[in-house]
Amino acid sequence: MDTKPPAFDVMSPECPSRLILQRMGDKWTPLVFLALQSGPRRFSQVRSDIGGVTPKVLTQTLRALERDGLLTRTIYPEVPPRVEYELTDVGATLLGPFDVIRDWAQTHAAQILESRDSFDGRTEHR
Amino acid sequence: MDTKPPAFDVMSPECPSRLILQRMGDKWTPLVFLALQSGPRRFSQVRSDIGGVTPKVLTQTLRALERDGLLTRTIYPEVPPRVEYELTDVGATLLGPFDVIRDWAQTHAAQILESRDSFDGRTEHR
DNA sequence: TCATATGGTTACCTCATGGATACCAAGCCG
DNA sequence: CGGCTTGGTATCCATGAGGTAACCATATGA
Repeated sequence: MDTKPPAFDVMSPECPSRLILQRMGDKWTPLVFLALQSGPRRFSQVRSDIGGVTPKVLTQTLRALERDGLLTRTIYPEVPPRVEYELTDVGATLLGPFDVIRDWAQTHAAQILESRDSFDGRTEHR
Repeated sequence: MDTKPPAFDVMSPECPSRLILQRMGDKWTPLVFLALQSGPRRFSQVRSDIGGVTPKVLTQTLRALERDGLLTRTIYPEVPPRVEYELTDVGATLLGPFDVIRDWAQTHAAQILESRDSFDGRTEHR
């Protein structure tokens, strides 16, 4: 059995949608996508775009996204070296889902924050 | 359109969209939503729907979602006690974004898995 | 009296992850 | 020679997420 197309078992930890969700939910992934959405950027550009990310963690994030084919890493063998990261076509299609989340958040953020305050108030004197 | 609400600073760790993404990317949140999408369920029902989740972690997940106003927790003071969880209206609106992710995953899962295999092959002999 | 059922809580442990810091390689240039 | 650049690694450590197992409160009913 080589391919078992759709019909995901969403209850399984193997389900691709879980994989995607966890990628998107990663602390730095959305910021990398944001930094790259307008075109290729160099490592240190992305790093300063984002701010607060250590090189190790940024490398980890970029490698994971490269591995999944969501961005490309191009080394220009110059001196000093230049490395550019760029969203692939597949990676770019994830910008849509990101927008959906952003829209949802924009619409409901106030309710959620209010709910948190209210909940904390209620649970203090339990 | 007429209102330009907060205009989120997406680069900030405080940005609500980050908060939402991390909720959705949580290991058990999607499964809880799936379990509750057709109506209220009891604690032990959700637990066995999901499978593999320990009561502690399920409680943590449910509390976090309750705190954010995405679901309600109703205690029926019977003996033995009965507790039902149900998506709120706000919570139900998140099913849409979840579908978007699921659709994206369904469309691109094969490419991603293939990219992973290929990448692993290439990096083995570095 | 004691088991049973529900819906948890609590203490404890482990291991992966994130982060801070320091360091490196290559080559040009002064 | 030695310093400058970029794009990372190497190393260590603290944190915390998540899991295991034990326990609890309550009332019913055998």
